[in-house]
Amino acid sequence: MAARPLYPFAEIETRARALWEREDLFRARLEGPGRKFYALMMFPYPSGHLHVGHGRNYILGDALVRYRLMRGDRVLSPMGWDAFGLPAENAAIQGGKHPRLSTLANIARMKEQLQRWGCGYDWSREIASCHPGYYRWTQWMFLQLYRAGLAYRKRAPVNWCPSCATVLANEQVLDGACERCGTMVEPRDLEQWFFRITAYAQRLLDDLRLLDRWPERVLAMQRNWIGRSEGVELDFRISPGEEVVRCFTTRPDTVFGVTFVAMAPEHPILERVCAGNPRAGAIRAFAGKARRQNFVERTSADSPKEGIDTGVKVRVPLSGELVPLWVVNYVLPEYGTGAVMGVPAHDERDFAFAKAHALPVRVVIEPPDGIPPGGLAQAHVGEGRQVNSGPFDGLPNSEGWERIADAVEKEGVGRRRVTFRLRDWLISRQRYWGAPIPIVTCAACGIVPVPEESLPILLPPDVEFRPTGESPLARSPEFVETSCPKCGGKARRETDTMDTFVDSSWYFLRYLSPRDTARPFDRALLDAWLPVDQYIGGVEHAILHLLYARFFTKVLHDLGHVGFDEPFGALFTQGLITKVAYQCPEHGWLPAGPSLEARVAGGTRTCPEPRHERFEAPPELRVSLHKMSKSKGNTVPPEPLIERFGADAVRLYTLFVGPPEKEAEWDDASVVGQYRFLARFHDLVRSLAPVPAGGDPKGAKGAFDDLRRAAHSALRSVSEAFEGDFHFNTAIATLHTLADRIGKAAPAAEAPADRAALREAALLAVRMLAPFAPHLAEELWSSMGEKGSVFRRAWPAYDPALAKSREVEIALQVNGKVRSRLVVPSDAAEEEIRSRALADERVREWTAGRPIAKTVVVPGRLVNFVLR
RNA sequence: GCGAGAGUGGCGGAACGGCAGACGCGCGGGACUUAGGAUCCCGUGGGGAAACCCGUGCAGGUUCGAGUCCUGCCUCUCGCACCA
Repeated sequence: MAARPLYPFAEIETRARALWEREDLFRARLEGPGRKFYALMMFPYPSGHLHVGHGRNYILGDALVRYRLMRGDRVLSPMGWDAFGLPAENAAIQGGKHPRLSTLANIARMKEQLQRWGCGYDWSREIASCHPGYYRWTQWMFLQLYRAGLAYRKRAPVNWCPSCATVLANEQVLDGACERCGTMVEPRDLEQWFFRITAYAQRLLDDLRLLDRWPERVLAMQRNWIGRSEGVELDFRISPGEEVVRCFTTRPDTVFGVTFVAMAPEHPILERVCAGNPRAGAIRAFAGKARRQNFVERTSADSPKEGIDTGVKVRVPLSGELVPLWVVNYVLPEYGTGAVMGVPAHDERDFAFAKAHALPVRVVIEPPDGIPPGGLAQAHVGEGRQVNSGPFDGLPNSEGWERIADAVEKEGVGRRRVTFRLRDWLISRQRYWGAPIPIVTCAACGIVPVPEESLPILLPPDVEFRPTGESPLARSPEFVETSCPKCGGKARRETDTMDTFVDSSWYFLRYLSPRDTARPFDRALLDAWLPVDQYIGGVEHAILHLLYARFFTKVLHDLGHVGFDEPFGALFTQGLITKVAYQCPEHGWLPAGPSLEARVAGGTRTCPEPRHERFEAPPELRVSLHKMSKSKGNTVPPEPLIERFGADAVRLYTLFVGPPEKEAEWDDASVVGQYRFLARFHDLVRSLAPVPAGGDPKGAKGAFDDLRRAAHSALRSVSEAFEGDFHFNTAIATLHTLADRIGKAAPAAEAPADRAALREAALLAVRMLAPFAPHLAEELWSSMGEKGSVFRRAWPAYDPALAKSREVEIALQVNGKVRSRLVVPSDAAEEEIRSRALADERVREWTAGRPIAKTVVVPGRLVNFVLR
C-alpha cells in the first residue's frame, strides 16, 4: 500500500551515509590548520527510544556541525550516554533485565536512531557514564572534592516512600507523592553525602556576567536559583539567660516593629528552651508534628501557619524590648538561621500569623499616604518613613536600613550578612545503578577515602534489587566488606552511589581523551579546546545540570587541573516540542495516534474506549498540548515518518517548525510539505544535471542576472542564520523560494553565460541545503558532476555586490497609505526616485494638486508624500 | 508575589521603525486520472460589485510612517516562591 516515493530517498540516504563513513567525515582533527570548534549536544539518558522531540536538539546541532565543517573548522562533535539512573533500575526491580544489559541495548538502539536521522558524530569518542572506564574518573572527581573539603557527610532528611520502601530523589517526588505509586512521601533522616556548592555561590553568581552568549532566561533562572539576598543577622538574647536566637532579616529597618520571634521546629536551641519549661511537653509535641509534615505541606504558600508560644521571652536588639519566642511550622531550618523576627506590620506572613494568634501589630514604617485610622488592614511592605523607631524616626526607611545595620554592628548585637537560597548539593542515592562513592568507614580510622590507585570501585554484578530503603549494594557482602586503606583493619564500604548529575558535570572534559586510562583528562587538550564553542540542549537543564557543571569546572580550575573556569562559552537552549495529548476522565492519557486524531478532527470528542464504568456514556476527552512524553502518550517516533518521507524531510520539518528557541507543536501532517519540496528540488536538479560546467555566469543577463542575485542573497541570509540565532526556519523558507526561482528560470537558459548562472545557482542551493538535508544534497552534488563529498567543499562566500537585486519595487505612499508602486534600479538616486514618483499617475490623482508639505524618500523602500 | 518570555489569517509561523501575513500545513477551484487520502497548477486575512475601507490582545503616546519604540492595562506560557 506504500505509495511510490516522490524521489528515491531510501537509496540516496543509505548511499550518503556510506560515503560519510568511508570519508570518516566526523572524525575530529584535534590539531592542524583551521579554527577549533567544539560543538556539544547534551548527552541523552538512554531511555530506549528517541522521539521527534529529541530530534530538535540533535538535528539543530548536526546542521551547525556540518556548516562548521564546510567552513573548514576543526570540528569536535562527540556523543555519549548519561547512562546511570533510576529508570533502568526500576525496570530491573519489576523483573526486567539487569540495568547494565538494558542500558547497553538501549544505547545500541538509540545510536542507530541518531544515525538514521543523519546526525554525525565522532563515534570513536563515544562515552557512557556507566562504563567503569568512565565512572572510575567520576569517583576520582569525588576524591578531588573530598580533599578540597568540598565533600562532606551529614545527617539529612530524605524523601521516603513507605509503599515502595525506598528513598526517592527530589525529582521523583511530584507534588509530594511518589512518582511511581502515588503514595505521599515522608521525611526521614539518613547520613548523606553533600558537595559544598554553597562555597561557590558568589562566584557562580558573579561569573554569570561573563556568559554573554547564554540566553537571558537561563541566566535569570540561575540567578534566581542561587538567590542571593543581603541582610542583617540579629541576636535576640533569651531573657533571663545567655542563649542567643539568631535571626536573619532583609529588613533591619523594621526591627522596632518586632512583636515576636519565630523559629523552626528543627532549631538546635529548641531542647534548651524546653529544659525546665512547664510547656515542654506541648512544645515537643508540636515540633515533632511539624517536623513530620511532608515537604509540600510544609512549604506551600497557602498551608496553615501554625505555631506554639514557648513562654520564653527574648530581647529585641536596640529597643531592648521583650517579646515572646514561638516555634512555628512555616520557618525553614535550612534557610538563613532557622529563625526569623516577626514584624506583623511589614511582612505579610507575620501579619497573618499575628492576626491568627492575637499578637500585636506595631507600625514602624509609615506608608506614604499615612496610617489608616483603624490600623493596617494588611502588612505594609513598601517604602516609607521610620516611626516608633527611637533615634531613627523620620528617616526614609532605605536610610533607616543602613543606619540600623550600622547601629547593631556597633553594639555587637548583629552583623551584615549575605545569604543564599542555594543549598549544598545532596549527592547520595540509596541506589545500585550509579557510581559508588569511593569511601570506606573504618572502626579505627573513621571515614577514609579510597586511594586513587584503587579506583574504580566496581559495582558488583549480582545484587538483589528489591527495594528496602537502603542501597542494594548494602546487601552484597563482597562489596561491603573491605579493609581500611589506612590501617588495614576491617572496614565497610560506603554503599550509596552518586547522583547522576555528578556524571554529567564533567563528561564534556572526557571527550578529548575518552580512552585515557592514566588520567581523567588531558590538560593540554582541554586548555586548547575548552570552553565549548556551542552547547546545545533543552531548557529543562537550565538550572541544575548547568550549575553543577559550572561548579565542577571552577573546582577543577581552583585545584589547578584546568586553565579555564567556565565550561560553556555559548549556550543555545531549544524550545520543547509539544504535541496534542488526549485525556479521558476515566482512562487517563490515551496514546495519541492517527486514528484518535482523525476522530477528534472529525468532531467526535468522546472517549473511544469501549468500557465506561463511572460514566453512563463515553465522556469527552480533554485535548491539550504537552511536552512529548511517554506518560502522556503523545510521543512521535521518527521511524514511520522516515520510512514514508525520508530522514531529510523529517530533519527539514523539525527545523522548519518554528524558531528553535521557542516551543513548537509537532504536526505529522506538515512533514509532507518539506517532502514535496525535497522531491521537487531533486527532480529539478536532476533535470539540470546535463547542464555542463563552463561558461562565465558573470555574463548572465536579465532573468539570469536576477537569478544569480537571488542565489547570492539567499546565501547571505542562510550564512547569517548559522552565524547568528539559528533561525533555520526562515533559512529553509529562503531555500524554498530560491529553488522555485531556479525552476522557473531553467527552461529559458540558452546562452552559455545564462546556463552558467543557472548551474551556479543550483550548486549554491545544493550546498546551502547540505547542512539541513545532507543526504539529498550529497546525492545532487555528485549528480551535478562535482567530485567528493559536498561537506569537503568550502562553504561559499556570497558576493556582496550581487547579494541585492538589480531593481526594486518601492511603495508610493500619500499620507502614509500605499497608493501605487514603482520599479526603479536599486541604486537609483533619491532625486530620481522622487521625480519619478511625482510623475506617477496614481500619485497625481491622490495628491490632486494639493500642496505637498513634506516628501520622505527611503531608497529601496518607499516614498511618502505628506499633504496638508 | 518575584523573574523571564509571548499575544499577528483556520493552523505553525514571516516581517533593519518603511508595501503586514514570506515559507509551509490546511482549505477552495482546476488539471492529470478507472480512482485519488498521490502529484501538478491557480487561489486563499475580513468587508465590498467596485473604487476603496478595516485589520498584528486593549487604551493612549512618539513619528511623515508603529506588529516593531514609549506609558498604562489584559491574557497566556515558563522558572522560582511561606526564602525571612
